[in-house]
Amino acid sequence: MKFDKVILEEKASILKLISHPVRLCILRGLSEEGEKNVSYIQGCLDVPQSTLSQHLSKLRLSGIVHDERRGTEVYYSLVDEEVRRIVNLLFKSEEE
Amino acid sequence: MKFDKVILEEKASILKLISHPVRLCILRGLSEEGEKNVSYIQGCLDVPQSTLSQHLSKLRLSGIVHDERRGTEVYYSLVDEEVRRIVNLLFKSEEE
DNA sequence: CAAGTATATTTAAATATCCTAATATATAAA
DNA sequence: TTTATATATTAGGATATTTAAATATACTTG
Repeated sequence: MKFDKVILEEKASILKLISHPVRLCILRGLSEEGEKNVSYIQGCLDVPQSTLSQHLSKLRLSGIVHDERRGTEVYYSLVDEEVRRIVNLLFKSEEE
Repeated sequence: MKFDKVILEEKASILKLISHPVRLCILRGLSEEGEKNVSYIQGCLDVPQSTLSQHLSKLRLSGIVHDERRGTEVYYSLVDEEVRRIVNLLFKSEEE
């Protein structure tokens, strides 16, 4: 295959994007409970606002999440279905 | 939860370990075709021997793969079932 | 044991990631 | 239009990851 390298790099870069505890926590929340605004997410996370915003920015720029402003708040939702499947695999129906 | 942070860190570190094109390629091969020795893997990969060995070492030290020496060769196999599921999710039954 | 093959480890440099503090922007309300 | 609230961006240093080259180890065979 000639495209194989590209595919491997794409898949790896998706995994890399989600392989951070804060981003994983964001994604798990969005997958389980649907869209949330930044303040709500921040309430669960105990990281500085700027740090959180940078993580959200990374997810947004890569197209994993979608953002929508409503007034002064910005709501995020998970739109990448492959990422959703990975996150669910990690956190749902595991040894309970 | 008090353990939640730890769990998030564990899951993130698993993802981090597999989020590299070379390691992903190794894992995909081991998942699809079972155990393989280093030379065989190297034949698929076009990376220097030392680089490959370092990636294998990372996977081995984290317990994702198991290694077994037979004579001068070392055979690797995928033993982490959660990782296997993620790899399969990424590469099997995707839009064909 | 000498030489060859297969694989692992060490080291150093290049690059990427992460975090914090400071600053900027957008909207709402007074 | 000033002030407050919510969120984003920039700049930087600290830390981690990746790679290649060189060297080391383990096993096999003559």
